[in-house]
Amino acid sequence: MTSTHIPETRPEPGSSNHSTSGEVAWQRQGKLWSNLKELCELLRIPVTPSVNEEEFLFQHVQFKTGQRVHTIGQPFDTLFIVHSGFLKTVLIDEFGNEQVLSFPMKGDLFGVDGIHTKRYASEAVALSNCDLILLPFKKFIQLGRVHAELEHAMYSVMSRELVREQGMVSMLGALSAEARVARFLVSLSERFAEMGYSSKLFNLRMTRHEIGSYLGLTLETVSRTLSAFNEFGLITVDQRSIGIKDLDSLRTLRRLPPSSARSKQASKKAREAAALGRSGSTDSSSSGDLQIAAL
Amino acid sequence: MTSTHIPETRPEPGSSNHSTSGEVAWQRQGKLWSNLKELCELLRIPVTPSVNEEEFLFQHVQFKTGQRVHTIGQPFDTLFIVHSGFLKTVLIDEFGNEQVLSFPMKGDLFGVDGIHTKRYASEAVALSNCDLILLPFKKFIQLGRVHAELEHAMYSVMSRELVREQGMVSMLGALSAEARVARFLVSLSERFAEMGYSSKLFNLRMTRHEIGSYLGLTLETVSRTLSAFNEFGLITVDQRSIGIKDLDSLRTLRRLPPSSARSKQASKKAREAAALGRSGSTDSSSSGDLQIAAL
DNA sequence: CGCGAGATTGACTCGGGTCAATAGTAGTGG
DNA sequence: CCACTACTATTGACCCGAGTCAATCTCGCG
Repeated sequence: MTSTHIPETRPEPGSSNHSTSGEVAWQRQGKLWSNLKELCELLRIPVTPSVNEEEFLFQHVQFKTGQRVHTIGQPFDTLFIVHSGFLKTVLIDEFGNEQVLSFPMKGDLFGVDGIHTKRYASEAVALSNCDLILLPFKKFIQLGRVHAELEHAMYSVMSRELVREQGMVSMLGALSAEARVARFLVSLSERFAEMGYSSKLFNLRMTRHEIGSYLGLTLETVSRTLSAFNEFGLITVDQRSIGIKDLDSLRTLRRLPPSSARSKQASKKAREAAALGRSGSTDSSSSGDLQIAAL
Repeated sequence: MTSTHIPETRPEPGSSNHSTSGEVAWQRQGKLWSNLKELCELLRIPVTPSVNEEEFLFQHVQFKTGQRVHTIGQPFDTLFIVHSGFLKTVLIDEFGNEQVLSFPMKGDLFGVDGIHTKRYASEAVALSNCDLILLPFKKFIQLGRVHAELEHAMYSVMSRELVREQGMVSMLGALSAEARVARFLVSLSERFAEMGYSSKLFNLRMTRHEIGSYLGLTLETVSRTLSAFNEFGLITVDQRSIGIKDLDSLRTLRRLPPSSARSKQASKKAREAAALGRSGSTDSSSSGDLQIAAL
């Protein structure tokens, strides 16, 4: 992949560069440097009191919508922390199909997958204008030797990421399409809340296709599922704008009752009633006490 | 049968220890120790020349088939490295269903998911008698401060694990049942080769149910797929015993990528070309090509 | 204002999950 | 040694969830 037609990769932050080609120059609306303390707060790890020193400053870099932060195979040397904006990280398979791995947003760290092979294993693309903090790996290692807590924090963040991916694996391996979309909405909602935005009404920064790729579904299924949630009053949808109406149901949802669309036969209509939520089913192997939504 | 030439994990030297599943008791009858060098070799990371010192010794612990190494929620304090034997790590969802996350074997590190929350996020169970090396996290941290390479190695191993999980996510999100099983067999084969065992004939250490859980499939589908591979001459199956007959085909076996992402023509062309990638290698004596994967 | 990317919906298909019956295997104890 | 039990694996029948194909519809943007 390594598309050659994409001119910009990492912009030169120090210079007020003018864009080549038709690109507009970097906007410097945001701050350019962060100290260690800000960095820790952003990562949601215990702040180290002793390191208020201004000696360590971390450079910011801005990316515009659609720009690549790094590509697959590119030599690894720095980690990135999202200060503002939204991105996606993707894997590209042998046929050029994208597989979305994550949607980094404020406070998230990415680029970690490059440590092992010294080359980034994934590609990061800005879904909106972004302000990122550069964390040169070498520099970070040195820092870790001075401030032990930092080192530990790094382990912690990587461990957190590992756990997150475990959750993804679990979700992809076990949940229905509806449950995946529901969880996705819930986690987005929580994320927005953490960032100080509304958890009840927000705009998706990604396309249906990207959501589907992330959740292991097709864009059509994502779209249909959102529409179904809308019909059931769980959410409101209008293109990219999502309104959360029933967070609890979304949280516990496993399967939706069949739509009133097809009245094939009344064989199993017992599911009319709230087949949402509900917990307590013991084990899937045990024969079916219910195939009602609850599972 | 044919358990013959498959190296068994070290037999327990006449221990009468009876394991009741569910307990987290480690027995230490064959107390062995490894030094740092052995440990690095095991983890497949560059050996640090300067640390031949015998000062740092790491304890071994034996677990018998079925025993739990750690459980979910248990306070975290040590990492584990597999010296011999086979295990599984599982997540347990809110309904008690198991989700297999990995099958650690020789040279693998696990327990890392406990770092972040200070409690293990998964459960590790021995699938055979195992010999594990304990790596107390505190001790490791201290070591890292003395030997910088170690610290870097740790980042590397964690990064490797992260990349592995990315691969899992990608697989679960995009590949067909057949492709998943095929990949699983290939990676097992490679793993056995690395460990010095036969890559062509080996015994599965896990049940169909566990394989299915790992791959996001049901045990029936796993069984059926193995039978299908057998019929096509790709492998031989007899219960737990697997013989690899056509590694190349297994490697390239795939099925339509669900997301017709990217260029429409590219994917269209892909499905024509890429079906079963039988490279005219050795043996393939069997008649014409089957069209398994064909789209 | 038209163009193209994204989103929505419908109709059809089928991969793989579910249920169920059967058989091979291992461990236990008489 | 065999009987008894529990677990694991294999197969078949059935069918539903979600992928595929395709026809609009909407919206933002040059």
